[in-house]
Amino acid sequence: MIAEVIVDVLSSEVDKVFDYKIPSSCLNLTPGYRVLVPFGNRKIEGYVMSLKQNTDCPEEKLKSIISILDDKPLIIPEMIELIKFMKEKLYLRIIDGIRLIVPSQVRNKVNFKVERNILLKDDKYKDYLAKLSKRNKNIPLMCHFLKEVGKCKYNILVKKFGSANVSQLLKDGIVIEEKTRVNRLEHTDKISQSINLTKIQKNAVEDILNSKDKPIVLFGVTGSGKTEVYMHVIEKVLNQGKGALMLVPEISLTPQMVRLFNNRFGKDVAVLHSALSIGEKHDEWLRIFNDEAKIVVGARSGIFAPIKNIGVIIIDEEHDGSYISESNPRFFTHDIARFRARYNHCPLVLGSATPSIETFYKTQTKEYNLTEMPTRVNEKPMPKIEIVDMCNEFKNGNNTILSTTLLDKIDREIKNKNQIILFLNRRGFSSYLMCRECSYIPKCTECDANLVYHKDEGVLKCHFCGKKFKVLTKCPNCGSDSIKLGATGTQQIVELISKHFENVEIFRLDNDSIKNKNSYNEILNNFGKTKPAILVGTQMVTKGHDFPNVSLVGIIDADISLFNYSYKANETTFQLITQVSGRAGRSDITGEVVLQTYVPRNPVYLTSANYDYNKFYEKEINLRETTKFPPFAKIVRILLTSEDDNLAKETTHKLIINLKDFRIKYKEKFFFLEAMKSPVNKIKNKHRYQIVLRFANEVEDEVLNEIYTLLDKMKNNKLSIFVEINPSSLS
DNA sequence: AGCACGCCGACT
DNA sequence: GTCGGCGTGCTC
Repeated sequence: MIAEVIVDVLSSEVDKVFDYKIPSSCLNLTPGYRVLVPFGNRKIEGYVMSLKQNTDCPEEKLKSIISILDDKPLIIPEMIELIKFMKEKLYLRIIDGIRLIVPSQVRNKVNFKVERNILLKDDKYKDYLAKLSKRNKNIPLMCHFLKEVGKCKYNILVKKFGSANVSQLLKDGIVIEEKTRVNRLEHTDKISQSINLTKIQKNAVEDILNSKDKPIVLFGVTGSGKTEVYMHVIEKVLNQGKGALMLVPEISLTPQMVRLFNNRFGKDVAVLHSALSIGEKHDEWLRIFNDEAKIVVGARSGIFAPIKNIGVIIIDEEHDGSYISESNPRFFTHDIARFRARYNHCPLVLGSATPSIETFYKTQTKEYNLTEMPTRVNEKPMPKIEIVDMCNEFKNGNNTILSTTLLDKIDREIKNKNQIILFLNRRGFSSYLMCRECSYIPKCTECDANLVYHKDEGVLKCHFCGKKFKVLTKCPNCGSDSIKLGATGTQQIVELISKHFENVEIFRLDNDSIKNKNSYNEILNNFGKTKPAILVGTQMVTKGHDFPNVSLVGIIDADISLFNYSYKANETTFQLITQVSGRAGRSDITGEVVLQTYVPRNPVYLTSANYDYNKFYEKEINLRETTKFPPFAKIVRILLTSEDDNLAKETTHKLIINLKDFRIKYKEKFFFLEAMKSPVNKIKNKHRYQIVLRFANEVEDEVLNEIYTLLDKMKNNKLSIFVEINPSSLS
């Protein structure tokens, strides 16, 4: 027999199967096993993709597998199929697929944590104690203690009774040591029962369980009780002996969320997200791999969890941008989820209060099923959203970023001892500094980006590479000391607010205020405990938490995301407003939202202020259809980056000449082609050029294949090329 | 990606 | 003379 092996080398050159003879010591070999193979003059790891009888490889080149590295294949059959699918569809290298599926902690043999426990061997200790010198008090104490508690951790016992005594008892065979594997991540036992569902929720559960042939969109307003629906579905599936996979955006995967699932499903739950330590990830992955956990709650990459026999896959907050992997290898979680749902013949649930336009469109064309939950569980109305025209504020003499309406309401809610959330999608103190005399703006030396002023750290920071620079007091260009501040960020809001409301506690939640994953929770916990209090933050304040005392939400500059250069700008703005508004009025206090904008008549604001998703969808889908944007077209962005500016530029030129033929070949199915310097034309000293194409869905496979073959020829170790489909940003 | 082979410059 | 620079080519 011959094994087809993919070697664990991260290079396109060797990303193909190599044939190896299977020695008699490896006869039980099946696809998915990790093996050690001779490769050139070294020994490396590889993965068996398939077995076959014959090979075209000349006999003198053919070598034998050295050994099998694990007692079970690390890649389950489903994942081998998935890897093939990803290579084909997403143009991923096979080895990249393998590395997504077998996490590095497992490949690099992180060990299990072992706990040493000490327990009495039997009752012989009584005779032993009788013969013992009366001078030693600790040994009898230890024996009686162990008799009482059964067993005790080695470390604790040593601390209590001294290591010499513990060793003596071990040596004399009175106590024995027991080593047990412990999980680094603790899982509580199941403690809560499922609660009764409303009629609407019951319907949703039914619809989901009956939707095995198509993905189903669960369109439920915020507060409609989607999580409870998920948990019921998972319960049903579990009772059939199947597993469940539930994905949430990274930012919503808070301890609150984990606890909720832990309480309901106990040790059946495994958690996977980027904030886990290496050891924790290793343990959780193996618990799933060994069928000890049947439910996975995870962020994006949780979609690759090795659950067998999946009964349901849930993607919560389906519209969230974090489901698109931005770094290599790039994949879209929904694509992987659809593959796995098809393979397991199970429902795929796409849940959201604001489904992405592309997803909702598929419910209209019947490619997806749809189930709706249009009302909140507590029957409370959604918080009222008041649009404040900032142009009017300016005309009335207020040139600050906080409207009088918002300030008045903050004041009122502070007096009511309630909590307030202020959302501003811009971190730092001000977005740039500028010399008033000569309009010099400090820029990063490594990137094509303005430096952001961070007052609390006293530095200018580049938000693309993280590099820090000294703050300007004098313009290096003309010597003037008159420096103007750019657009306001979260830090400045905190400063402004604290001037207005001196005795109120203010918390800030953004990328800069969280030093580690714990501080994120700390800030939210402390905010939760304080009344009155104000929480100022970026995207992070919009999801994953539930504070009953929040009565007011202020959206300080809604226009930031609206004027983002992307065809998705409208929908992300709508989603953001709905999301953050849902933070107010979660209990019996009525919530209220103030939305500040310079374009109050914009349809996105008018529809979102009424929570009218359907109307927004109608407008947006018409716009997309007439302008030929997704879902009515595919956008492909090819990004070329290199430290060598000329190389990147010349390759872009070469590429565009080749691509121009598409216009002739595909005629009216080809809408748009443009090459340019990327809007941010340098990041970390790498020059960036991009080509953007737009074409009809029908020719997608053909066009992409041609693009990929073209790019293969231009690949170079000095030049990276990334392909992005329907990019959410062109920066 | 790694590693060997191979062909030219500046050293004890 | 040879030590070592990194260009090219191959890995079942």
